[in-house]
Amino acid sequence: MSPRTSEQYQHIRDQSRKLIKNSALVLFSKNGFSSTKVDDIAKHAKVSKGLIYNYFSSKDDLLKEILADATLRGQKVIEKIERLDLSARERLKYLVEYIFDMMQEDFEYWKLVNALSYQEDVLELLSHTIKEYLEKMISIKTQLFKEIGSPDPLIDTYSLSALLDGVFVQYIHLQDNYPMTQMKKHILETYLK
Amino acid sequence: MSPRTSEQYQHIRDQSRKLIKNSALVLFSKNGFSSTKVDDIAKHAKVSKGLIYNYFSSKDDLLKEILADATLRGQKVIEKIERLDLSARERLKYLVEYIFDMMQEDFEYWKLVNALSYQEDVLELLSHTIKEYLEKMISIKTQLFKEIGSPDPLIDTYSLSALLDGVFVQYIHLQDNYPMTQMKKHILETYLK
Amino acid sequence: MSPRTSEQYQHIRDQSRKLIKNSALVLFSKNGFSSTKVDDIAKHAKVSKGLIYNYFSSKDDLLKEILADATLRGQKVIEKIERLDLSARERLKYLVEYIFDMMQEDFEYWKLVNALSYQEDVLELLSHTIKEYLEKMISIKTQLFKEIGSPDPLIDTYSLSALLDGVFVQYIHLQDNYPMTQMKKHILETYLK
Amino acid sequence: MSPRTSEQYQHIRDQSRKLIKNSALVLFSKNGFSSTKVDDIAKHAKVSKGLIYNYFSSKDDLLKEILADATLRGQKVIEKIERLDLSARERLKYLVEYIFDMMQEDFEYWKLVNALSYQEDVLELLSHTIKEYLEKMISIKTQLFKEIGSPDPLIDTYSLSALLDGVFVQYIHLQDNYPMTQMKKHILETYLK
DNA sequence: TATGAATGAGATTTCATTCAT
DNA sequence: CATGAATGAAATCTCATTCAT
Repeated sequence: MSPRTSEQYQHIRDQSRKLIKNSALVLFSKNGFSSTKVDDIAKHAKVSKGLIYNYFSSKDDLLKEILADATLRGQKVIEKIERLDLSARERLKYLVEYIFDMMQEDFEYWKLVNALSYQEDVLELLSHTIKEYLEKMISIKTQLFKEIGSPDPLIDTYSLSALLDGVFVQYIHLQDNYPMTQMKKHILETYLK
Repeated sequence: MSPRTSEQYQHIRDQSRKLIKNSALVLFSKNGFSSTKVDDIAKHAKVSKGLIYNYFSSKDDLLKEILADATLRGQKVIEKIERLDLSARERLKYLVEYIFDMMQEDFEYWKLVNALSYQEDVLELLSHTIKEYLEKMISIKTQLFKEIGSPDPLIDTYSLSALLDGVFVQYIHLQDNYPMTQMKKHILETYLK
Repeated sequence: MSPRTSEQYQHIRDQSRKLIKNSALVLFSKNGFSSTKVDDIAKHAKVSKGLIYNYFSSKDDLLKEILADATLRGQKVIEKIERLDLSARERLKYLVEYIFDMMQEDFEYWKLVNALSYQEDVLELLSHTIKEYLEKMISIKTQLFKEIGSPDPLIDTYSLSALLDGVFVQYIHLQDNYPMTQMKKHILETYLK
Repeated sequence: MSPRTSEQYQHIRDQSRKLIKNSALVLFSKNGFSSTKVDDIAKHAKVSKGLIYNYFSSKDDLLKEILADATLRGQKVIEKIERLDLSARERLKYLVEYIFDMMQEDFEYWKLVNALSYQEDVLELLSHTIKEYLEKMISIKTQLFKEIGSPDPLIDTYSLSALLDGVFVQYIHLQDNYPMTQMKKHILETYLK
């Protein structure tokens, strides 16, 4: 066998990293961080335990990298909304729709972040970025509600946020049995009629 | 010295059990089940590690007993609502108020149950009773919405539930910074005007 | 209630000690020393754990006292045989019969001693007295075989001892299903015809 | 460096399992099951405590596997005897000789099995297979005694068995001081003249 | 790059013993 | 004399991490 080129190696590395992160994400999300053994991840990814430590310096590090990805996705939402050249009403609508899409597309991520967010000791890292993200979202929403002339923008913000959070929580538990599309429609009508 | 009476012994036992369960609840709720060490519980309860095993056969068992208590509280809510001799509107109002009260009074319990409810591997026990409880609540709410003439009782049920869940989730994160009373008022006005 | 006399106290003490030793004997013999918990003994004797420590300074001590009793019984056998004013043949016969009786009457004791005798670490105390007892028995038997004119007294001694030991071992395992009386008869006929 | 082949890994595993089982056997046999700590086994095998749990799910499991090995050896004896193309007298002789050999070669095993056989709580597993083995041996011996024309085959069986058991028991206690060869000769002469 | 056997720190659990009453 | 709740040292077991190949 001829030696592989460095591009090939890079490709293998990328694939392996991705594979491991994905397995870890699924298992962390399903069973929790502490309950998931490195062995479980290795088995799920059909990879040796040792390989995991080739790519990630520790189990904690693996979690951190996954969360960094999640954070990235969150930031993209914000950027997207802010760059949007639309009326406030349209942007609010877009935001709700976008959040619904994310709930479904990045389900594992948000489920994991959600689960972790209830544990004070798991990574201050997380709590910091999460707080930042949440505050940003609150201020964006409040601003939008102001612009569309809401009589109490803050309460509207909190209640829309609560509603969306609640929908996600219920979606986690009921998954395909949950009437997602109807709830989306209902929320859009209630807040943006 | 004659030994204590069996009532005295019973009392001591009850006290110790309670003490241990309480410490465990606080710590499980705060840091998660796996992250909480039996040692932590012992220290928090100012009791020896060994004593915990006098009263609970394992850490898992301790969790189960705490959850059994939580379940009991849930059942009480349902019973209370059903026994209520009020109009549908009044009962719905009472329900919302009751849930708000519980969120605050049994905060630790519900926070713990909430956190655990996202982990598939932690106790099918839980998932069973929780499912039962949720379904019962859904059916009660739907019935009430029907009675007060809602055009779409199911959607109203789901969205009220989502809202309440969302409020709780946000309350967990923000605690005293969260505008609970305003949210309560807002919800009552929105759904029961 | 009038205070008890010291005789009464002495009596109570003796009763309790006996009760505890008996329960311990039964359980040690049945399940082994290490596997028997002090709690088990207390329950079996229907007595509090604390009481056991009123009478015996430790679990080890309890075992020692039981073994001391067993030793006493062993010594009595030897004394009895030696004091016997009979022919060698009669004494040998008596010895065999006596051992058969003991196997059945003091079953628990010998079963316990037997079980313990295989564990090098359990009480050198035991190994010392046992060795002494065994050697004494060997020398007695050899002397008797000599007197009755055995061509090889030592081999006869060893093989009679082995036979008796073997009978006991099998009796332990089969208990009431073991043909004790027939074996006794057979042995007496074989060695003392 | 490329990883080892799966044959190499298998070999390593086999070696380690054997090493651990051997150390455990020696210590269980010498000091008893309960008195032997997993730490002791690890030290004796010059292996980490953790490795033991890589190969055996618990200390109990380790014991079970050792006993399974012992059972295997017992079965082999039976098979060997039954396949033997010899006269009854020769087979009986072979059996006795074989048992004497086993006592010495598999000393640790039989000593352990012997010690455990007196403890009701240690493994019903054992009691079952042991009973089966014993019954099989009894029936084989009885049949052989019948064939060589013994007047009372059952009593001969029981007394030969007792004698052999007794020899083993004494061999355990006296080991090299015990006149094994003479006893073997004596038994062969007594029962097979 | 990839493997999985091996380690060891730290977790859970057990149980003889103490002690207040 | 008697009780059983409480302790803590020592046992069993788990699992993230290392390492030889």
